[in-house]
Amino acid sequence: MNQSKRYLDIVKEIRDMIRQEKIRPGDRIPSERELAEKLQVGRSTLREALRSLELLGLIETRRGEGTFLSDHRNHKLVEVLSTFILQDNQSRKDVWETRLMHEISAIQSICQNKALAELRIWDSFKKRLEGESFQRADFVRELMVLSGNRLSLKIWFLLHQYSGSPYSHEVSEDEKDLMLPILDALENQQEEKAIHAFKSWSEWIEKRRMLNGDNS
Amino acid sequence: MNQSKRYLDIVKEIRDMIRQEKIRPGDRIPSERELAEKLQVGRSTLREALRSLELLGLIETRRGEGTFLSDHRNHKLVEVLSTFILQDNQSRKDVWETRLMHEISAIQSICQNKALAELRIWDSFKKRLEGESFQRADFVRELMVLSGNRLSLKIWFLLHQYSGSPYSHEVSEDEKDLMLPILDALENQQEEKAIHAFKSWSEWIEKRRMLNGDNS
DNA sequence: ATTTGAAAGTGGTCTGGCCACTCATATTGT
DNA sequence: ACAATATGAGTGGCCAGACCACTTTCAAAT
Repeated sequence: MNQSKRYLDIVKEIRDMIRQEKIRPGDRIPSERELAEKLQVGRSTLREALRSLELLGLIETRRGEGTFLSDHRNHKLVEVLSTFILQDNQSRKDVWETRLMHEISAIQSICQNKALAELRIWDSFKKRLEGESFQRADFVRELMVLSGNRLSLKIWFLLHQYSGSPYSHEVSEDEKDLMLPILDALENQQEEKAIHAFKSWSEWIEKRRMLNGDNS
Repeated sequence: MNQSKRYLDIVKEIRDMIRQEKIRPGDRIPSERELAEKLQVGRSTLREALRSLELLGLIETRRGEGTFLSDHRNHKLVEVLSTFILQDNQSRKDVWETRLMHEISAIQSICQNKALAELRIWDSFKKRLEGESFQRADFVRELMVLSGNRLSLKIWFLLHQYSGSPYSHEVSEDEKDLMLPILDALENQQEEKAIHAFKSWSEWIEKRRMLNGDNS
């Protein structure tokens, strides 16, 4: 009945064991030799299960130290899948649009978060904008973080990396004029305005990129 | 330099080999013993790589026959990951929100596509809604396709699979009342209305899922 | 008290073997 | 001649045991 695929059973057993013994992310799980003994399987078979879990990012192994349950809040979902998703020559446009989608969604989320509005964090952004070292990517990433959706943040980060990085440069003076309205709108929780300003900024960047040269 | 993690290299090499030799889904790939010989690694190490790929649903092994490149529609990945990860409520919420984000973005895109509006495809949707076999997931998937962003479609598909599948059931009669407004709004390119109706529908589904039992 | 180094424990890899299964082929029985 | 059967080669599934490289620990030497 349960013919073959022993390593799949092992995956399950390991999962159950982790639950029962209340192993928390970061904790060590028993050594390969112990597990093999406990589950009555050969070490190589056990390793097949472990390597699979590792590729999924569920566990983490360090030679000489042991095997650890990784923090699945940082699920590797995206990394693993991105190799499949992004492998074919997906049009640049899709990546750009999708990234923008995540960014705008983050802005919406931020505007609707009342607790966030009371923190008055936007002033500090404005100050940093005045200062010298302020990268576009940093600004947007912080927005993504503020949105509170970690999965969206991860996807965004990948798309950001993938799409070259027209984002990773210092902001120019012209650009600051485009960014200030975004901060103003965010400060006052004006969702529509913030999105509009953000789109303007994004399109401005995209246009400039097209002019400068399309480094793939 | 590239210390340890040999099996990861193997994963890569296998993937490259598959590309170069133009192996198509369903085709057989060389036997474990052949591959081990070719890549100059032990068979057990090679197997660790293969099992990982299998758990990802990229290959399929049949004892006595061989190893085959799989139709990567069957991501076991999703089941495994979800059993490990979805216990975390924050993750659950993130997945749900992100999925909804992609869906709404697709609706926006559809509403803004004038060429699409002239095709009068929505009547056929309504007819199918009257018919017997109409699954929620099919409906949403077609929306994603219509949006034209293939990357977003792929991400959506994964999130959809990942989030269990409260979506993969027949629509009830009650539900049709919630869906019709969506179709009406889409037909008339009423973006705001369509989004609002879609959100109502989605929240209805989510509520019902919470009531029925939160199968982890 | 500090440094050193040996031992124990860990994951990483390989070898070689046996088993269970599939399939094509050869053999056998009719 | 045909059909049923047996055989053998090839495959994945699994295991035991052996090294290696690395980390940690702790006792011994300084």
